[in-house]
Amino acid sequence: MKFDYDATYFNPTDVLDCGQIFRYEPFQNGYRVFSADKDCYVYTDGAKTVVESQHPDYFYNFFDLGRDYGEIIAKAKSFGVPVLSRACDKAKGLRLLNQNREEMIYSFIISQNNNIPRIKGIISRICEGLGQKMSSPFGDFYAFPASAALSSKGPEYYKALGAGYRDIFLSETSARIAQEGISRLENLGYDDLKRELLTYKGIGPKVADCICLFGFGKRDAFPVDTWIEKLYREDFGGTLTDRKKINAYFTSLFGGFSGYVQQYLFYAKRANL
DNA sequence: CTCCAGGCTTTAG
DNA sequence: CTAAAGCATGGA
Repeated sequence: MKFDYDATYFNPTDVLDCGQIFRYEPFQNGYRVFSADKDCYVYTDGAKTVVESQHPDYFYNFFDLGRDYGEIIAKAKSFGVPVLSRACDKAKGLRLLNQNREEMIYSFIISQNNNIPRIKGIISRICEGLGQKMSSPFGDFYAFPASAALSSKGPEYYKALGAGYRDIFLSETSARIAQEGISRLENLGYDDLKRELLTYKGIGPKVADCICLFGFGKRDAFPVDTWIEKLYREDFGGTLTDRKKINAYFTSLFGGFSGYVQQYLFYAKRANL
């Protein structure tokens, strides 16, 4: 099954290349995208971006297609921040993804003090090693492993896959979630959710914000990483060095649009747009 | 060789 | 409470 959407506000490259997802690959005329145990094929054909999948409803929500990003961009520009307005113009086709929660937890634990190509490699090897083998019209692939499967391995397993010192975080946090689930995290507001996430091994403020934003749809989260810190200094003339304070600066500025703004800024800065 | 990457935990003050 | 050391890995 397939459906399409105005390509102006849905550009697969913008959406996938902005650091919010680590499982996708070039495929035919576009990309193959993986989330949990599902996959889709997304490509742009003229004025439309097309999504083909066995799970259309899942990916409609995944790509946040119920939301009008023309309005989001208009709102972002209304803040009157030049660097942000330029970022919006260059990345009109960017959207925030609604991703699998547990996949976000492990993926962003791996992301800490790491670079995107290596993060992708580590996650890919974890899926091959522990994920269920799936088949789809686009070929076989491996699902992101359930917490039970992840918890079946100790730190040495993750170290052997190149996870480095994050090995213990993966084994400990997967053991905890395999045991108690994540129902305790559902239906919480941003502040409560972030506080809860900080109690897991390997989850600090930045990783928690990414999980809130990409896994739980908390648009008031504003992750501060090295790129945002650089942008804060170079493009906002900031002088603070404490990331907690930089986070507070941005969230008080952008409120409920913090998450969108952060993605436009992060993407533009990293891509040197 | 050093520096850096979507930082966190632990320890010291 | 804040500040800094230590941490695996691989690419530039």
